[in-house]
Amino acid sequence: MRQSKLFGRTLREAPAEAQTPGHRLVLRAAIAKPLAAGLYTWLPLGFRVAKKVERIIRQEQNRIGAQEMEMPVLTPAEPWKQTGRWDALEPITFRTKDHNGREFMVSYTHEEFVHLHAMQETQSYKQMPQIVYHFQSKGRDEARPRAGLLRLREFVMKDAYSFDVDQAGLEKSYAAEHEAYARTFERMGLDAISVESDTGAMGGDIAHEFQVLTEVGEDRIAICSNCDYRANLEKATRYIEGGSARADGVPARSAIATPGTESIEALEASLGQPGDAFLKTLLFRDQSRKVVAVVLPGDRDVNEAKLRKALATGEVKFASDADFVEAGAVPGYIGPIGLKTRVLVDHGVGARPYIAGANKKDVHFRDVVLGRDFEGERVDASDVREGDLCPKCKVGRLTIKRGVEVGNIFAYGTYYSDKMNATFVAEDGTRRPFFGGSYGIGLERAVQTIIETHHDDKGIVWPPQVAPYHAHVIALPMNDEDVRTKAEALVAKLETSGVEVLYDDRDESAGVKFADADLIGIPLRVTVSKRNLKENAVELKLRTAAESEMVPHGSAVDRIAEIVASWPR
RNA sequence: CGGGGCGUAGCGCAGCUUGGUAGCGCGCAGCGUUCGGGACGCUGAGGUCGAGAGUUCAAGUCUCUCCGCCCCGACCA
Repeated sequence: MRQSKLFGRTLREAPAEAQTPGHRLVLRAAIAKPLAAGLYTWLPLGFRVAKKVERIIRQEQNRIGAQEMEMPVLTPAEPWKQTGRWDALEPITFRTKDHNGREFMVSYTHEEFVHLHAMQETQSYKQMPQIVYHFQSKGRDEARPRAGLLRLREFVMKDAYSFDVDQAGLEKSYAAEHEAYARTFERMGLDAISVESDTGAMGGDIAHEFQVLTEVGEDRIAICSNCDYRANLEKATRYIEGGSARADGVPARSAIATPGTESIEALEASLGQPGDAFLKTLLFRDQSRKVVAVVLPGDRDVNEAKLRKALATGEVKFASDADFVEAGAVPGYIGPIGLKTRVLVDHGVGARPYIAGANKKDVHFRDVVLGRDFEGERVDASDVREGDLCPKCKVGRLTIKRGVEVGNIFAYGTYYSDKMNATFVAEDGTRRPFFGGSYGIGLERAVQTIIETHHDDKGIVWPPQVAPYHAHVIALPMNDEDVRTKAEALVAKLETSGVEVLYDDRDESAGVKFADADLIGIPLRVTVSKRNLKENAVELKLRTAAESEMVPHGSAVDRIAEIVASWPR
């Protein structure tokens, strides 16, 4: 490919909108360009990368026996309504109608439709297990697209779906996908770790996310310093030391005057006690508008994802003033004693005396003890934080890092087949629901994450397996007849021997060409110049290397082909 | 959705406070010189100043409304 004809120009300065290093490079190196918020066009260089990433994913899916197919982007409303997701997904999906008024959704995922197909194509237990997958555009009207290709409103997802006869079969398929994912990310140069994740509104038990740890990530991951425990903060728990504290012999609770102290911080200051000496009580409303109180240690924050799960609701909101009145609570002085609502008590609240609001203005109680002074359902509804004890090994400390979710796998079991009555004939002749799982990888996000984690201050440093080209041939200067002839002959020979070449045939200065080569980040730079040809040599330089290698002009093709062949594919 | 910031040439920005000929750098086109780390000279093209309404003799600049883009948070397989 002649660079003078390349559709896509490099930029010396990045557009102001680009904030993360990777986003700036996507724009500067002509990988992709925005059309609107969260809607990007792949330029030719980026498209080649996308196709290579896609190829790796495809090979690893095929390796575990998954079969590629393709379902439409536009999907009819009925199956969505059947599973309840037509309404649930309303805020974040694109919809349209045809000329007869029939409703469609730009697909968010394809569980509903792959189940419809499975019912038709897979009628007997003899045909299972099955895994099918496709690469297809997904539409999500994200409130906040960000960081270039990291969070888009339209993107290509590889989504795979497994169908098994029972839970044991599902777990096998799940394990196969888990291994395929580990290989897939490793092959594309992503250092992804598998973490436990929340299963969200879809229920189900087993779910993992593949996270790449980087500062640009949107998720927060708790990681044990000692064992292999890793979990998304939405799901992470902690080990709580118990037993030592005793509530026996605690004097009866007594009121203390606390005028004007309406926050834990204010109480800490005026009473000289640490945050965990207090109980924090928060009022929420769930989706069905029921008010619920959550009692936490004063130094902990509520974790909304866990709270939603505990309440089995899709949404929680902070309660209104009217809710406070109804609950018999006073803002700023709320406590668990005497509340006229359902009360949840976080598992971090121990068997010891606390200071808590008295539900009376300017008054708190001291020596409030769970089980004696108030009761509540025990739940885990608080955030973990740095330094908490690992729930698995109980000795390691948790650290929290940011991560990008490049893929996830999810065993949802019969969630969809139950709602859709999707069944097969089992060995005993009865009809049984499919046990399913879904497995997704976001293509654009994977590319963006590769760039975020593979660059230096000069530009992208592509892992060879996904680089847009293998070699970047630079002719210098372009107006030298001998240089041009030899460079073009070299390019032609390389291409015949299967090396993918970007040929910088532009009449630009050496500085511009080298700077662009560093920016675009093709793994091997090949310089054919007047200076080198005087020595009858060609210069080879790996993007990752500081030093270059001079090879005789006559053996350049073989040497380059040898280097390229040594790279992982 | 809450909070904040920004919209002036393809990109980066100044001009707005105090209304009066729309500018700079990069890039782009032509010619010439140069040719191993973002060269130089000359010439040139390129603007509904995000949109609409208003105030004014006069609006990039002041007022109002709307739109777009970015960041933090919330939300989101």
